[in-house]
Amino acid sequence: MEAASHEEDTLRAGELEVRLSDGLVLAAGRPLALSLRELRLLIALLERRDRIIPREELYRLAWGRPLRNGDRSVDVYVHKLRTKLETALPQRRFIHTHFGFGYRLSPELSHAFHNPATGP
Amino acid sequence: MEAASHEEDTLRAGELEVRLSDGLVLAAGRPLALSLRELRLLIALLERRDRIIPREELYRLAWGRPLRNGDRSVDVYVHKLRTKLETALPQRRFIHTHFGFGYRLSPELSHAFHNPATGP
DNA sequence: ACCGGTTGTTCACGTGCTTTTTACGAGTGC
DNA sequence: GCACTCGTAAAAAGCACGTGAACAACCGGT
Repeated sequence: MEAASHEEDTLRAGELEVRLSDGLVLAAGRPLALSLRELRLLIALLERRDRIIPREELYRLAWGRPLRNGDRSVDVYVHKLRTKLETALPQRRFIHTHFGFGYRLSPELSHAFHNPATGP
Repeated sequence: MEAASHEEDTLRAGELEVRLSDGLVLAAGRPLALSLRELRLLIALLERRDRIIPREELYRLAWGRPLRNGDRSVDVYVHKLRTKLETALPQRRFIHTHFGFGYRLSPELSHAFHNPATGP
């Protein structure tokens, strides 16, 4: 039951993969360059995937201190993460906003890929 | 024998599911985006499912203050909830009107899916 | 120590969503 | 028919979120 190499400390979602031991992030097999804050935020989201996480909790987990009133850092870094994830894996939407509640990470398919010919 | 994760703080009705812990709403497994008021109204209805709830009580539960005379907010938000629920789960009718008394939530099957050819 | 590039923080503005309120028409029961 | 209740759309105001950019702090290499 220990045949796997480093599977135990690896978080996955869709074709996204994060090795906690060395902090390596793979998107469909390719390395994805993230900054420290981006990585810690992504890990916080992955460890609670499919659940809504309030900003206060995300900030505590990724920054290690309580969120101050009016601080928008989480929004800014969610945006940075989204940009990189969308560039690396355009077919997925990972981070979902729950208005008034917080964010949720789930590897859902982008409902793009509509037929653009018969637009409105 | 209590291996389940967070089943205890989850309200269900038909294929509808509300996790009280994080406020996530699932309709047939898919996340359903609700606003804060919509969620609190839905929870109030679910906690008294199959019973008729007067507007005054629904307002107190979802808004946290007494209903003022002439306020139609409950009706407006019941309509918003109905719209979203019907979009997500067309085969069910959840919120039922009891004229002069209030609303009741029960996951009944829509007797739609009639043959539309022989309409009245 | 200097320089260039990267990262983290904060601010500002626009946009869209939420909530409240009003209005009017349709439905219901007497 | 009449009075009341409910469904629904929409205007108006407020607020949360998305986003770009400026600035400072940090870091490695020379």
